[in-house]
Amino acid sequence: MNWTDERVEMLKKLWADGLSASQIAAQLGGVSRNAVIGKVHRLNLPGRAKSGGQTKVRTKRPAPNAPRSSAFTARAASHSHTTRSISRSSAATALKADVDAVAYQHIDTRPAEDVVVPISRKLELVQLTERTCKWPIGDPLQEDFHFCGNDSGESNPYCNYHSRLAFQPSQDRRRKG
DNA sequence: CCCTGATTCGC
DNA sequence: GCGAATCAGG
Repeated sequence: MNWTDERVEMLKKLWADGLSASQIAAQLGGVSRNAVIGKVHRLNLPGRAKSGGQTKVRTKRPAPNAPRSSAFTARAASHSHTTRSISRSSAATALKADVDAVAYQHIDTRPAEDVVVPISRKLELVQLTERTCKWPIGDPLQEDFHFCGNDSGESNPYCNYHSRLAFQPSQDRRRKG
């Protein structure tokens, strides 16, 4: 798989939307998350801001364990803080911020109508694990749908279902016929 | 252990 | 330029 203009554009879009590298890799298909991250850096796209993220890499790292060679070249790491405003039209925002904000507001108020469906949680099969939600492979309104198992009412960022709206007891939302 | 992004460097 | 291996951290 090579980086066509189309794929690069998709990468840029998804990255700017705040999708994780693995999510983007799955969306694009045929590439690993490492490939995505590597490409992001090569494109000089802004890295993830520290907030909410997890990285805190030093300016340089002392060459892992000299896994390949003892030579090491310093590489400037430019970090720019990205200020993203909460936008309802952003799928990523729906995934990240809205999980913290909007989703909780919907615990037992309005249904999903007002909630943006995050394309970002359309996981590919390879990404589904014990920990990830399997919806929408199943129908959330049916008995046989698969979800993350969280019925505590808390939204779960790893869950296709819970990441877009708070869980409601099945008897309350069970579809009629 | 799950995940995240960052970095290095052989190819 | 690409991305696996690796690191560092939540």
